[in-house]
Amino acid sequence: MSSSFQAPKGVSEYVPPRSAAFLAARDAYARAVTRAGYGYIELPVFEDTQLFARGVGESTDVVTKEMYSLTDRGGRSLSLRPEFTAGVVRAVLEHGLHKGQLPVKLWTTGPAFRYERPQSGRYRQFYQVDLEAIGTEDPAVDAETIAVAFDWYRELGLTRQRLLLNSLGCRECRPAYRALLQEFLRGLPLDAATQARAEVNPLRVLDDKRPEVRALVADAPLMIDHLCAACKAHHDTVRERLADLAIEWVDEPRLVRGLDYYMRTAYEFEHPLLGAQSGIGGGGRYDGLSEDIGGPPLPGIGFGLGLDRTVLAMEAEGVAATAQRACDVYGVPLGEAAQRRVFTLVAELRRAGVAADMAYGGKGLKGAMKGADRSGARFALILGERDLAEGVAQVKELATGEQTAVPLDDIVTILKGKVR
RNA sequence: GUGGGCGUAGCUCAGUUGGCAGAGCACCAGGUUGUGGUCCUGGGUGUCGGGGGUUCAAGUCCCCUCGCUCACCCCA
Repeated sequence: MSSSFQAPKGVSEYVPPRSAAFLAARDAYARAVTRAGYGYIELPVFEDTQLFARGVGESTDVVTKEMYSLTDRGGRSLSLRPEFTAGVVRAVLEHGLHKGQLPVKLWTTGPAFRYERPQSGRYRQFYQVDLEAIGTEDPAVDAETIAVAFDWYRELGLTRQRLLLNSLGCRECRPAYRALLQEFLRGLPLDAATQARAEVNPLRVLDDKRPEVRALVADAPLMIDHLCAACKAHHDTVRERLADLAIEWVDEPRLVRGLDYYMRTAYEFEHPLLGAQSGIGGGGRYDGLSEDIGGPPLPGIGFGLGLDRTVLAMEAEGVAATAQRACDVYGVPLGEAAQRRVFTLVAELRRAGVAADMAYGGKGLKGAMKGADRSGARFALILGERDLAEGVAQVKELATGEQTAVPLDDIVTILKGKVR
């Protein structure tokens, strides 16, 4: 052990060279959503605990046992965000964004927190990229969110992800179906925990991954067969729009998302190379969420995609970006006076738009040249007392070994021309 | 929350029936007091995760604990 401290249990951290893929993925996401007309929103990492309780749902595992909650010095109960959507909707309402043109299209990214047992691809602090389109029921927007996610995956070089699609019904048709399902489940020999879940949130029982439970619910009634006319029309249009974009999906009538606010469209992106935590992202429609948290009726659709899992998927597919040292020129000073001159030359090169670095720590020539080599720079800028006296520096092209003396006053101009 | 596997150098790992902590890579220095990659020489850089116990002696055996990991559950 190298220090008496370790990172808290279960957090994800990225250090070079792996961090390059993380950053590349996040940058690519910003480009993809910006192209699609989504504006950036920066949110607090913690919110009033009640926002999540009422938004995400009192009965969900996320709220009942996975939140990092604390009481601040003012006696307020705050919780680290376990997901993004509730906070985005809260901010939209608070700033009145929904009073302008609709839909309000927003994106954000950052860490979220859930107290769970860590596992491959599952962390207590994990990262998501998020997208929300608020203020329209238009099913084309449902399809747009999926298309944006796919464009991002494609830009990252991922090819193996699958889209699972379902409709969870709405306030009109779900209650009747829910009662029907509940009745069915009560007749099954389920274990106590599952039986309890059947009472609180029967749809989630359908999503159980245990084979014995799967077998029991094989003949359960499905929401998709009990959608009201409006929900069915909505769902059909979403599917039609996806087909228009040549986006492939798998109808998964048992797909149920773990957060209470989802209604109508629900979807999940799955990657086959990730083991148990194969869901790399998920989203859906949350037309009742605004009202749940005390706002006006305001439909919405959005997703959260796991950055950690996306990076794992990139690594699994062998398309993860590797750290690239963006260095054009590397300064190699010999002696104190030269070090001082190289230090300013490097700064001037940077100001001129040339990526530059130099050897620090009074390294010998050999060590400094080694640093030049490892930096990936095209040119080494070598300066010793002898050069200094002559008013020149040695510019060495590292690939060829070719070296020329260049007047100090021309260094920046000449190197700027060479690296272009 | 429940179960399985694993913790030895920066990394990947070896370490016999308990007997002086090792290898490869990486790193540092030198060969060359002004020239990198290749090569040669030298250097181990360590709380064997932590604590306790057994023993003449523990990396090795026992207990506890922390962490990592895989699966259940849940989900990103």
